Amino acid sequence: MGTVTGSSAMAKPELLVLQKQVMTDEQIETLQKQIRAYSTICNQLVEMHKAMSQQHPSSLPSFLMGQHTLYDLASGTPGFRTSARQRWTPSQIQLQILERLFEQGTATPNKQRIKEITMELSQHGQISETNVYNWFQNRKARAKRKQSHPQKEGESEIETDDEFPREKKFKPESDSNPQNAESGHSEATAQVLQRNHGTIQNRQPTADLKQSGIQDNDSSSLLPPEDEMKPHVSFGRTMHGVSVNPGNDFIQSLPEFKPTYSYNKVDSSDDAIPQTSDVRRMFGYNTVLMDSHEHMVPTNDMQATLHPLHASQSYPVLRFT
Amino acid sequence: MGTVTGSSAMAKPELLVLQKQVMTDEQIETLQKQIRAYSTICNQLVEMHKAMSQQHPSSLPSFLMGQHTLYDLASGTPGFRTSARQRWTPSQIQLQILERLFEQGTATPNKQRIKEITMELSQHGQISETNVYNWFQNRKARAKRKQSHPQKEGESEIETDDEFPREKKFKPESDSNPQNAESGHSEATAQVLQRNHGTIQNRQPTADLKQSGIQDNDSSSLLPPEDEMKPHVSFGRTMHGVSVNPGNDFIQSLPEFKPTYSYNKVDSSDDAIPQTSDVRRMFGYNTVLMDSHEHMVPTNDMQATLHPLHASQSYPVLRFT
DNA sequence: AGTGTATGAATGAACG
DNA sequence: CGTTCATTCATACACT
Repeated sequence: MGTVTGSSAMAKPELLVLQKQVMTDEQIETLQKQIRAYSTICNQLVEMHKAMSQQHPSSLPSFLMGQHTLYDLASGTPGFRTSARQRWTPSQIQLQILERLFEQGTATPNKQRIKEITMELSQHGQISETNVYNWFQNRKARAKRKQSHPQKEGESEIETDDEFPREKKFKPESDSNPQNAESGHSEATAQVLQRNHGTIQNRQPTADLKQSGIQDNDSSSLLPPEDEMKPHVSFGRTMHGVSVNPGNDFIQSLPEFKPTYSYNKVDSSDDAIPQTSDVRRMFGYNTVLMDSHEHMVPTNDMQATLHPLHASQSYPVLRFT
Repeated sequence: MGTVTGSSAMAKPELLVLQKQVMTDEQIETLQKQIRAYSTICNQLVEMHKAMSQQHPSSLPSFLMGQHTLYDLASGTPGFRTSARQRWTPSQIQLQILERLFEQGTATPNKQRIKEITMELSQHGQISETNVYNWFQNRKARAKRKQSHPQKEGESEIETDDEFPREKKFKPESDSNPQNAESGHSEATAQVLQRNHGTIQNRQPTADLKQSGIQDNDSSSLLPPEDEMKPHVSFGRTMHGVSVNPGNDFIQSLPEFKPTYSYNKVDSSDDAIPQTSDVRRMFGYNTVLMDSHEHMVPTNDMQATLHPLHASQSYPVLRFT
């Protein structure tokens, strides 16, 4: 169906307020959808956020690590836990063999050797070359550290035989320096919100949000506290008309997104925002931006736009449901 | 959220439910506010999230993270300094940018290029040229090694054989060729699909993306941390009919996808595949799976399905262009 | 159920 | 450049 009927032609919220202030079923439904979409996005962001604050920002793969909870977004599907990655655990036999090899001096096997070892060990359980590689790497590193740092434990030597002593290692204890934000940006809002950061750690941010009035889907009360929300965002939003493809029921249209400047570095050549944008992060997954030609704004694998957006343009945000 | 017509905060439902579905100005305004509020919340969450990912995970006034550079002010405070030496940790944004550059073919940037990149990245956090240099070196080296070793780990088999060895059920795979010494895995199909590592070096991804089919999903260089650890499932791909939304011109329909079981860990309760699936990896970005209700299969931030798929169902694959 | 620890894996930096 | 080291992350498990 027509996708977004007329990009900007949609014009203001007036659409909602036709001359007679009447809303048709369709329009109401559209609005509901839109709200629902937002609700979902909020939830998703929350999940994402939760996941992020629970582990290190640096480890991206973490995505489905958070584990916690059953996602329950729109899909009412009772959450199965999304099983996250499991790590390889050597079997006793494998361990013994590895230890023996290590003792024998096979400190750092070369590629070929690793292949052989892997081959051998695969007979005793699932294993990969990488596992073997890592094992030796770790084994060596830890043996070394242990020796140099003989904590109270009078660790004598490395192994003595096929026995692998439970080595005691103490963790230097990382200094978890809290924030020291230094958000090199101009986002004021971020700062404010960040205060929660510390406490969110082991909490259900969801709850917080819910208090704000955000309920998901079925919730019957849908009015979040409007007034206390003050947008400090650097990205200007424009709430244009709703314009949903009437015929397509798995695409929802969200307000348009109009990027505006706020970064320090201005590439005077044009009005392009110097950085690319992470669509997913901004609007949730399953969303895409469209350009003036009604084409999807190309994004990379991480859903970051491949090219900077232009401040002078508006980008309809679509969401697939 | 039925709501609008429901007994929500909305004043009198009756008003809305008149046979003509009329909304008063107030109501409309209320709705708009609500939407706006959601929008704001989303934005704030986004900002918050963004800010978080920017901080250095492990702390320390990041300003002296710049690595062995001029920032030796540290020496200014002799006694202390302990071992505060920290290694650079790219922020999410930086990482994305780096990955993108890498993808685009910037394999080994020359000095000048590194300077530029560093400049650019410095907007998103502390960084030095050395960091950039190292990053590319490592990235390349690892990408290379990766392709050489078929690291297909993933199984953890606890299989401690000290006790009654928990019979590990190596369920014979469905249809792949049963003989696979090295790749004792079944996800053959998935492998094939992602095994496209084309090393797209030196290209204009811009154009590519728009035209490319699924195959632009290289496996070796994307998804930073997303190395292996495949799901324990095998994916059989079936070419069913195509169907779906003829009217929409920015959605392409691809063959259906039918997940099938592989081995171990079967939650007997149903036919759900125990693990979630990474849609992006399987079919490329900008693709989604639909369920039997024509709804998008929900995925998380990394586009991994939130819930296990069901072996008994087929999932139409859609792609946005 | 939390809490600590051993250890597999990831990755920045350095070495030859 | 290919390897190796060092450090950190995240998780499986044991303990209590």
